[in-house]
Amino acid sequence: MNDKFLKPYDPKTTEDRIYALWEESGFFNPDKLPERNQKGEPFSIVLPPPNVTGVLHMGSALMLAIEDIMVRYARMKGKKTVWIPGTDHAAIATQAVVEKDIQKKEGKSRHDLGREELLKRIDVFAQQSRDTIVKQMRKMGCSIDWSREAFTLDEARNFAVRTAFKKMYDDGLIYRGNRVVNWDPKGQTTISDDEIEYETRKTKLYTFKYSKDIPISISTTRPETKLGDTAIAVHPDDARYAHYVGKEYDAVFAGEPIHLKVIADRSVEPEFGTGALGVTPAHSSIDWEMAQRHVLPLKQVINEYAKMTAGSDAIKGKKVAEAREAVVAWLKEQGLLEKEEDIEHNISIAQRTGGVIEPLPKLQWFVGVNTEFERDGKTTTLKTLMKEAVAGSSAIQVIPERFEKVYFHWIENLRDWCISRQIWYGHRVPVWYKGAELYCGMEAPKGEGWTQDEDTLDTWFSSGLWTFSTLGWPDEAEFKKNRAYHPTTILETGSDILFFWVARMILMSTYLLNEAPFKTVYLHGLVRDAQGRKISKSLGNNIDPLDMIAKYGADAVRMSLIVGVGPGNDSKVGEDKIKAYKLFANKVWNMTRFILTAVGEDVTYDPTFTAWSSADAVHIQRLNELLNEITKEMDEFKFYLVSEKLYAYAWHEVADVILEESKKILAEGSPEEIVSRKQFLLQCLIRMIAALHPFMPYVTEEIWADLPHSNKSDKSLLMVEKWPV
RNA sequence: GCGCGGUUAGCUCAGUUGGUAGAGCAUCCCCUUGACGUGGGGAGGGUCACAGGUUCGAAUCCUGUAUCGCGCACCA
Repeated sequence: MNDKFLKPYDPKTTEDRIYALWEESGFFNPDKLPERNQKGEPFSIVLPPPNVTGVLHMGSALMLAIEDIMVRYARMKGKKTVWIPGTDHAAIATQAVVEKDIQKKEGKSRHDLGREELLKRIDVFAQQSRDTIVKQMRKMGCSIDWSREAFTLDEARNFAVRTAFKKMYDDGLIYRGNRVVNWDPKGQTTISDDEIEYETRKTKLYTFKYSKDIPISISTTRPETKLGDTAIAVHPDDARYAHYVGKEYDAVFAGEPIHLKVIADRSVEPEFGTGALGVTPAHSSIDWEMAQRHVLPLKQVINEYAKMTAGSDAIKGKKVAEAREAVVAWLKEQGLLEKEEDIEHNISIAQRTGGVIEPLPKLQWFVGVNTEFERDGKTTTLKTLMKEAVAGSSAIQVIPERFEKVYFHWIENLRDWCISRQIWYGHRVPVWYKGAELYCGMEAPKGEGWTQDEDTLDTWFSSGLWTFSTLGWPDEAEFKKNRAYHPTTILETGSDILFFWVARMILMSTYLLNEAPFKTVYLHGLVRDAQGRKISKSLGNNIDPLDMIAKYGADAVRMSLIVGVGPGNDSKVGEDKIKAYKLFANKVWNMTRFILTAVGEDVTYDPTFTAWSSADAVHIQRLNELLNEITKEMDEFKFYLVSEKLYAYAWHEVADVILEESKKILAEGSPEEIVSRKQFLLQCLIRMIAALHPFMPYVTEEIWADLPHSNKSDKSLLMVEKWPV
């Protein structure tokens, strides 16, 4: 027996060495896998590219653990397995981080630096961040094919983005339109509907008349926007106001001349407030839609800095919050204010910057999700394609299934996707202008005087292409080589990015490739702290996976994240739990020591042994049953059950019962019983270690090196051994 | 408002197709220092949120209620 077993298992001196062995073997790369896998069916998975803004947190550790389990299991099952890594440029998030840093350290804004210099700085940051993330993923033991690493903003992915954009533009699915969009005054950019978070706050609902001459009272939480009103809307069946419909009024409201037309619209709720509302087409998307229906003029009174551009001197140039007070003061002074009530109200916040969203009319690029087009001889829309990909029998399977409902619900409410951003870091919109001319193409058009659109694309536009842009698309030769890997076998990611990413991948893939991006989606939940609180900077309750790995080993961290944590469910992790699995790794280590010692060097392992004693016949049957059971559960992605069962089997059946019983048999049993027991102990250990490998790759690989197994050779690694069914 | 999920031992959670309630941690007792930077054996502790229903039988299926969390919508 190797002397290493005389000491307790030490992940620190083991893990990096083992990882190096794996990498040297080349087995992370599907093309370098053994013969058996070359002939196996393909298994492919893309890594949800971590944002280059950050470092690894427990959530990413969970993701990596689940995915590595899937990948290692597939490899052991003999599949031609590839796991493709990469990072996400995370446009707004990254630019915001770097800008903030430069502002803090140098007191300079992005405009002081200029586009080119800022991009250079971000690239440096992104590269460093990428290196950190990659290092962390190695520490976790990820068996990922580094030779295929991609970046959502590299050359190849930019080519994919331009190709996708142009095709969608040519097909009329991407259009430029002037609409009220979500403007983030803090980030100085538009954002999509999904990048908004809502916060309930107490606010005041004011009821007032625009002037003494206008008979209808309206209610609003934002009096300052009323300077931009161009209509008063009432419900068509509301008898109180029927006789006003069609009438027009002029007034000077807080120093601003306004012209209002009374319209009837079914979207007005007669029960709310006075049953009449002021229509502000420029600063509310609902009102914008109403204005479209009634052909109302649009009047912008708030600018990109959330400051007023109209009104009296007390108002013009002021921030909206101050302007609100000024308008209310004016209303009181004029005796127009009728009521002031406290209400709870949702305000829209930009997810990345925390800025309060200001709806503004802007000329932006959109993906038309309801735009009809021809596909396979039928008229369809992107929305329909997205729906069909998950409905239907041959469709994408979502685990847990309940998220399908959430997905469909989201699609029902989906509006056109605003994809242009007024930031510099990202894929530039591949459109050029010359006067009134517009050109969309892969490269700048020939001739003088063309300038490229200043905007960049939503980061999710490029991540939407991820399953196939990482496989070479749209380069035909390159993509052909990898064609067997798409649709990818499975997508594993956090349930929180179902809409952002999963849905967008389905959109892009079904549209551009006419096939689903993956066959199965496995969603994991949020990792919380030991008390069940969300991990957040302000709480300071972040547990750094790297610290935990240093202390307890990657195997322990992986197990602690996996055991008992079903798909889609939030989980709690604390140091105690991690520690418990470090003890388990050591337990397995010691069981190995005991078995190897008890069996002795002179016994040859015989995998075909069948002359079991009556006691061992029971044990071997149980082992077979267990392995069959967990294999089925592995195929059903029930890793939380398998890990728990293996833990319980190893510790409480093998160690507590079988090993204790063996002491007596080996000392006092008949020769037949002793031979049988020794063969059983070896077989049990070998198969148990193999089954544990996807979960605890390091300790099992380290033990494997000293086990008597069938194809013993220097290159024999557990990671490519057969799954022990 | 609509939808989704949770509610099981002090804590964290399992409970696969309905068949006498489980694990880990914690607590208490006993044993163990020749596999185990300890380990083993045992004990206490739950009207499975509540109320109905289906069934020979319900933690499990159905209906409703409460409560917590989340998503979406509304947000004048």
